[in-house]
Amino acid sequence: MFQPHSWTSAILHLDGNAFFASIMQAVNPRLKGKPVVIGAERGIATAISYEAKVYGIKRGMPMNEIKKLYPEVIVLPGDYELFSLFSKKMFSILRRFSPTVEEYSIDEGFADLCGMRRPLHLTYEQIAQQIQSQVNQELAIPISIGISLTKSLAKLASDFKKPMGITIVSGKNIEKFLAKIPLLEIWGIGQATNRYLAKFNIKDALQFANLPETVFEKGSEIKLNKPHLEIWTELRGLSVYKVNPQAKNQYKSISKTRTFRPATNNPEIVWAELINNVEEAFTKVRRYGYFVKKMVIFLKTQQFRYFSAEINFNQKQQYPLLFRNKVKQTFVKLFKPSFFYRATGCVLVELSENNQEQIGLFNEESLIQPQKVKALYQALEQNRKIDFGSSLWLRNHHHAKEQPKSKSRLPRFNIPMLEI
DNA sequence: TCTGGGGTCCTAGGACCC
DNA sequence: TCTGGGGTCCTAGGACCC
Repeated sequence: MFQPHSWTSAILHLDGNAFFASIMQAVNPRLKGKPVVIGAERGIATAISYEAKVYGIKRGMPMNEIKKLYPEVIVLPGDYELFSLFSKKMFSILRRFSPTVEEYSIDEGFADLCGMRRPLHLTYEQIAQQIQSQVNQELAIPISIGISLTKSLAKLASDFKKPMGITIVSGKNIEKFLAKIPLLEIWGIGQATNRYLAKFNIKDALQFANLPETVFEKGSEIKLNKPHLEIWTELRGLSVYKVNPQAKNQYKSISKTRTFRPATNNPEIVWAELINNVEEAFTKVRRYGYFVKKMVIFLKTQQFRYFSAEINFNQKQQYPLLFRNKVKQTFVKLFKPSFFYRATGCVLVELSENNQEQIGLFNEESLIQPQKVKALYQALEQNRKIDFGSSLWLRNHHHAKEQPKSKSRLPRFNIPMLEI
């Protein structure tokens, strides 16, 4: 018996069931009751309606496979502005019941319900019922809700019954509840930990929560880390993760990667792919008004091996044309013709917002006039027909040659869709 | 599973220093 | 050099999430 027996804290987790697919069905009556899969524009399934889940279609499944195996399934591209609108509305309904709401992602969130029963004149169960029915009436989408003492427990609870489930786990029911939960379902426990703990015969959430605290000490036979300790504490009904109502508007990193087929050892293709990713990552950088101090570029081989290198800038950067040669040199060192590559990418880190534009005198940057480059990029962003050399090359050769019939290829330098 | 894309956080171990 | 015992900082890579 490790858990509190009263509501020392009360956290609600809300989950939009098959969110994107449900929204498409809500706005298009002809899709109701039909198997719908969203993600046509990405080539993989990002949301699967309950009718389509019956077929065994899982998140991340390639679209062409889905179309081949289940021709009756309706495959649609995502309408992210619409999804975003539904998300906003969903969270505004949640805020009718608590001022402390965390928008964890576009389709799920937490609310701190502590102290809300009295002012609302409602039990926790009634609060959940009202949220669910209001979302259902106003948005015509299903949601499931979990309420418990901690975020981790609430998330497990909302997952317990879907779609349109309500699961309340009070302190005295925690053990009974955890006994039904496989280890892998716990938020923060993935394949690696699941496999590792299976060796010690720990297979469900209750067994994990019942481990003695000594397993988190140094010399313990079972080696667990800090996040595991936090999860363990949360499962025992002691809140570690607080509901964070602050809107997240800052990035710590911005990345861009793209897989191409077939894999190739042609340096020109790989380079064109890489520099195109860099350009697109920096487009996002400029959109958010960031400056970049450091960049990691990587090449991914056919065998899923990564080769990466770091590029540190003397000045904070916003425009790739200013350091293109540096990237090229790093790429040349990284590229080995003996490997076939399937993807390239870049990760931009050490982002800042303050602008201290200083132009060095003796570096690559000074050879090109920064003001002109800036103007060029601004023109580019207004007129998407202008393009740079390598990206042009990519369009004219790579795709034309290797994907001759790809009809719905999106034009480069479109404004990217809202990301989730 | 013939395996996408964009993020965050943590840690082991190397580099360097006293 | 048949090398002690710390401390701090940094990076690569793993693990996990949606």
